[in-house]
Amino acid sequence: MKQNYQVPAFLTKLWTLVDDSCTNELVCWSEEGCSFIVLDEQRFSKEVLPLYYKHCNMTSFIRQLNMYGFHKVVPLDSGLLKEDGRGDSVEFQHEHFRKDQPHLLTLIHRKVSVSRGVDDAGQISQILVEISQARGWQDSFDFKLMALCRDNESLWRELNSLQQKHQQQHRIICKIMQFIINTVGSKGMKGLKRKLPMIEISGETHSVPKYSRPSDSSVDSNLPSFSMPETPSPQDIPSAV
Amino acid sequence: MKQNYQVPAFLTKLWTLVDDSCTNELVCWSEEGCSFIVLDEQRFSKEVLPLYYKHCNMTSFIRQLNMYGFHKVVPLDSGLLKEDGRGDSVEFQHEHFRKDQPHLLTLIHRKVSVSRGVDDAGQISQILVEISQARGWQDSFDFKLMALCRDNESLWRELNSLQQKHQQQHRIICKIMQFIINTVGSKGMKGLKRKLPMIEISGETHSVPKYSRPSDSSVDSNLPSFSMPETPSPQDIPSAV
DNA sequence: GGGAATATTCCC
DNA sequence: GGGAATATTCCC
Repeated sequence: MKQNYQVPAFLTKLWTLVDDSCTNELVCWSEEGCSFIVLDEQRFSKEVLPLYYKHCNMTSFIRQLNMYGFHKVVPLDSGLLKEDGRGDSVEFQHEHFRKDQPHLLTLIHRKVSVSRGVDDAGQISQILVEISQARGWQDSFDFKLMALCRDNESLWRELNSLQQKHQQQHRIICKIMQFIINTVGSKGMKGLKRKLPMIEISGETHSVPKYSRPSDSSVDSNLPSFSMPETPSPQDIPSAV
Repeated sequence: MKQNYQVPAFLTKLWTLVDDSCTNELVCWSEEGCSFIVLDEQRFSKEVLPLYYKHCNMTSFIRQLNMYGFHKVVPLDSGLLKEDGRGDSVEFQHEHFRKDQPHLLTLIHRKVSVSRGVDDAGQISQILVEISQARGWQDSFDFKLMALCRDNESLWRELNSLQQKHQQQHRIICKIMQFIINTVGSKGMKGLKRKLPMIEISGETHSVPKYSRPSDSSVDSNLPSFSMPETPSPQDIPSAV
């Protein structure tokens, strides 16, 4: 038995068996035609089901109903014993399962197992895309970081070189001072002698730079503390007017 | 019909139907008992299959055989017309499907759809592992980057400080020069005057630092070019002994 | 021979 | 009511 459209066999068979007036005492439409009622589960499962499906189990039938989104209709007087002889009946309903409107069956869709199936493939491929993107960012990041490291490396070298030049210059200034004090001062320049002592001359205490780069301790931020000898301010030198 | 062990219904039914001597003219064991032969596909599918399964299609039967890892036995004289009346026969074999040894059935396992199910879980968990690793790398990266940034910051500060000290030193040297030339030179120190000209005196041309921090041009490695005024070496200065 | 959708069973 | 394994169908 084949179905014409995209409607699964279960649905067309269901509509057919509910609509079949020959089995109305076992299964039928509700009064409004918006649901169907199985009047006698026992006889229905043994006599009707095997005519349409490959089994005669009410549970398997209900499993399929749930797979297609049908719901059991809970009567208002549930829990009470019925007196109309329909105590064994169950009613099922689906928005698009209607008497006289079999074309609505195309709107009923079987549930796909949510955790697997089509959904997974999409999710996984999306995750893979995102991971690959992240790896790209990481790489460009790596590149920038390495560039920054090289930059820093050069900066430290320049700073070190400058530092040494500064030390040297300081020593020279000290020697000049010494020279002026010793040579010029001894020739009788009293005024100059008074003004120079505040210039620090002990340049040799700085011959070993207090600052040297930490021996490549990766990228820690233990910065060496500079303590450059203070050079006298220009005001300490006699104006050369 | 229930199976006792963990053996799927398909396998126990298969072994039973092959072993059943009542249907030997339609299906039977091979001579060695290591495979089974369907002698008449047409009659087998219509008469035997529905006795055990919910269908009478040879293709569905073969689909299940494949799902359990059975393989068609290709006879050596395949392609030739048979004369023993077995032209319609097919033979299937599985390592653990043997006559007189139904206990081996427990070793036969149904294939799980490779692209889904168990496999997916593995892929997903591997992806999660990779993501977690990446996050770890990123974190250590972040840490290093921040350290480097602090390091760099300090470098700039030190460099700036050194620069200022250098400027100041330079101004002092200029003043000393001026002082020597104006004061000492006018008092007749000819010898000194001859040795000093190589020292640059135009200190004011350096009042605006040639070097200044590039305005946060991210992380490029365009290092600023230092051009400090060269200071004369100590040998150029008369010893102050 | 096997992928994938639907169907049936089993189990929580 | 629904997850998951197995079974059946459909299709390549």
